[in-house]
Amino acid sequence: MLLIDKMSSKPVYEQIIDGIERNILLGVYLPGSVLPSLRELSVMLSINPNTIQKSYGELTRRGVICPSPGSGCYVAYNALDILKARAAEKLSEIRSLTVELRMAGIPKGDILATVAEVYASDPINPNIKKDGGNES
Amino acid sequence: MLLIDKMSSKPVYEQIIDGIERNILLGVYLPGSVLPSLRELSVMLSINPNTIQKSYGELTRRGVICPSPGSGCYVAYNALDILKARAAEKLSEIRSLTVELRMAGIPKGDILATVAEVYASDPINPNIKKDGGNES
DNA sequence: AAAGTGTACTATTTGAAATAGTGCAGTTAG
DNA sequence: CTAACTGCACTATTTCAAATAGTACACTTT
Repeated sequence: MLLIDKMSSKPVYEQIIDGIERNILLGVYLPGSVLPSLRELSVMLSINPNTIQKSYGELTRRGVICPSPGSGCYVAYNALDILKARAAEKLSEIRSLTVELRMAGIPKGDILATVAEVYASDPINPNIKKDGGNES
Repeated sequence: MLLIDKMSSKPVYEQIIDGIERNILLGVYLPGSVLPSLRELSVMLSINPNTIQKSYGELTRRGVICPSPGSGCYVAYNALDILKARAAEKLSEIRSLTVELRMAGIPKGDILATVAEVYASDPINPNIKKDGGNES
């Protein structure tokens, strides 16, 4: 289920967005399936319905979910494609961080090793290292 | 000089911190040299002195600058070491982003290429590509 | 018809960020 | 010494995003 940390510096509505997108990527929420209703999720997370609505509204704007007034909110059939496209844009964030690290004199190998380590770890629990993995 | 975007979502006091730390890393502000005074910088940037004070206070807490009441604020002699150590911690941010990208199915090669590209670019102006560079 | 759904409002509260202003202790230059 | 500068510590106020609270409406499902 979604874990919300009300003490986090990240706004609650963003945590909800991240959590739902993450569950979609992980296959917990399948395209075409229905999401918890606003009021339902509101009770489950003990969060004001309007906050959930704000998250659902943003997810709708992104095309990740398709609301059907009177019926519910459904995971868009192309949600995976949209999320993957958005993820690809995060390469620019990695670029910015890399620029900072290089400016501070961090060796390129340190970053490459970090990236490789993530891709070599277990897909579900990144703490478990895999013995020997293939490329990509 | 420091460029401040008051319309940015990033707080002004953080922009000042980033700008000063950047200038130290670039060698614009040398260790042991004096920084602009609170009121001086306040006038230069058209920003309230208290906002500058907040930035200087955080930089002091980080050990990057050493205030000498009555005299001025000086760049710490070990400022470079501190900044490099902090930069190394940003590897965890790259790790988090990498986890997201892998979850979305982005190939490892895409990230490695992005990192390599940054390290191959010009140190001052990252838009200019270098012809052939060595490792590290 | 009743219950549940998304949606659209307005009002209020809370907290961070920023501004504004004053005063104090220490250092420096004249 | 003194005047001007420095960092520093306050308090008060403003501004804005985030979140809460509550209501109402149109639509779909059962």
